[in-house]
Amino acid sequence: MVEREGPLTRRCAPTPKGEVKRILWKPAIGGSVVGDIRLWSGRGIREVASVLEASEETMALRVVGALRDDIVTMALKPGDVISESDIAGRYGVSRQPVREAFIRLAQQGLLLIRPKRATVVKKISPEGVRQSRFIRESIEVEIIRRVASHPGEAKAVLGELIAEQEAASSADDSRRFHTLDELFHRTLARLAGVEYAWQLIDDHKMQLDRVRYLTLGVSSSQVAIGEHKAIAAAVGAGDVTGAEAAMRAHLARAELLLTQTISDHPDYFE
Amino acid sequence: MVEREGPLTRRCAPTPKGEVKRILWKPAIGGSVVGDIRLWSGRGIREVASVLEASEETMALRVVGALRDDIVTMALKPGDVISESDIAGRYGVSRQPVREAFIRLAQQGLLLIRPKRATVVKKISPEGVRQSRFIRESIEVEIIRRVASHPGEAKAVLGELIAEQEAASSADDSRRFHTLDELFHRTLARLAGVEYAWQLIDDHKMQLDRVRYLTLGVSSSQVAIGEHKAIAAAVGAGDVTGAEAAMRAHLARAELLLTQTISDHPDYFE
DNA sequence: CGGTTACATCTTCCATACAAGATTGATCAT
DNA sequence: ATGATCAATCTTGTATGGAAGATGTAACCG
Repeated sequence: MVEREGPLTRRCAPTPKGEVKRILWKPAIGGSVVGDIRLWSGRGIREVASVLEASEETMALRVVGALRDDIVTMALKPGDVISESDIAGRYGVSRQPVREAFIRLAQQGLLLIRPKRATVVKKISPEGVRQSRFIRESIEVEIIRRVASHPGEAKAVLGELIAEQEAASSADDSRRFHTLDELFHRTLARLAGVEYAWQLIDDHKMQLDRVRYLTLGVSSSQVAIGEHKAIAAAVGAGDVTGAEAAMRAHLARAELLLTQTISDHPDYFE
Repeated sequence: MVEREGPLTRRCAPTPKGEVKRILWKPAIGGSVVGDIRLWSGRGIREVASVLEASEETMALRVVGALRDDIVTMALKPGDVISESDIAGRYGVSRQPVREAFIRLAQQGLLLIRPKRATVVKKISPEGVRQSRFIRESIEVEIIRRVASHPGEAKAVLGELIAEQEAASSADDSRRFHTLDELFHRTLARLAGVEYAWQLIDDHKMQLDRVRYLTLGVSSSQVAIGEHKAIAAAVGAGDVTGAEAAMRAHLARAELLLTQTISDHPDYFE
């Protein structure tokens, strides 16, 4: 969903002040300490790794990106209490852009704003995760039907991705495996001609990503690769019902991971 | 997606100031002129019917509700230019809550914020509508499968809704018919146990609602009722594949309405 | 007459000050 | 000891002023 767009005019050359401003901003937002680790007192003392990158975006959007990364990667844990002043001081900006970032993240289901009280990182709702997965499963099944009906280049493309996944699995690079896994499903959406729809459900997918981050290294990537192979094989053979069944089986395994994750980290769930 | 929650404490009795504040606010936000029509100069002079209702919500959320109604009902038309100052003066609040409302509506795809330039009511994207419908179709097909597999009370409940729809159609009450149509699909979601998932896709549904509002009175409600009857019959008979086919046919008819609407109102689409 | 520049005037963005509800903890009365 | 009350101090919500970019218009120069 395109929410903002860039300048339209090309009449005026970029003002020379632009550079000056960027230089002024850099120290203010910590551009010189990228990768550094700062202490930050919330309700307790905790380490947070991410900092804002200097860019042309507005401050508010930069804060959104930084906080979302921290939340999805569990640097900010479900239940953590934050405040506009905390984050504002943390990034050297005023409360205003931070407040707008909170609003955006609350709409995406990552924060819970308790008016006049506080803002907390939302705990993960098992029911919400299941229903988000229901949405995803519904769409992916529909996608796999379309692709299996008209395989085209699908077989070659998917085979290539699976090979890369096997390489990542052998190298024990779970982060890269995660990225490739996501790319596998996104590619299916593109092959079905509904990549835009995939972006529409990105918000809900973040909930699933938080769970998946907790299971990094736990999930047996070999099993996932085998399931991907089954899907690709059925798609290549034009076997619609077979592809659908394989996809459902692939997604069903996530339920097991969820229940296991809940028992491992009960504090992170409602 | 629950974004906010109410107070938790019950230790302190409600402050008596609460009532005073509500009374003070009423005239400021036009509670005494509900239903009235005011002139409002945007880029031209135009009539806008909705006003803010006095309630316990924050100003920002009230502005969100009022603007969303205006947009979905086409009181604010796609392409209309608005500004924080306009709306702020319109509702007698400062720019701050209006700005926050803009951010929320932009995330829901109803507004397009062009930084430092202006904010416009987003034009309807035909491709976005089609992909939103793809999402909806995927989920509804999955829902209808579940319900048809375990009909239970479905037959009686759906039959009741169809009867009400016939009454509304006879009375030529297209608004009520629209409401009942939505209730029909929402009820199916409830019967499948995924009502929460239905709420998750509400944001995308608003795009479809804008199109549907343009077709009010155009759509032949008799046809829709017949399709609903076919769906309910297949569900009652436990005919999974039949119910799925009937649902697909029901949703496919919307494509015809969309193309017709685009040719009727080309200015409202990208 | 064509093309550039400067300026007035929009817009959104950010900073700051203040308002008001909510929480906590101390104080005081019983 | 127990319970109510109040005040200090958190929080988010709102108002307002100003900064910076974008746009349109008029003046200016070739």
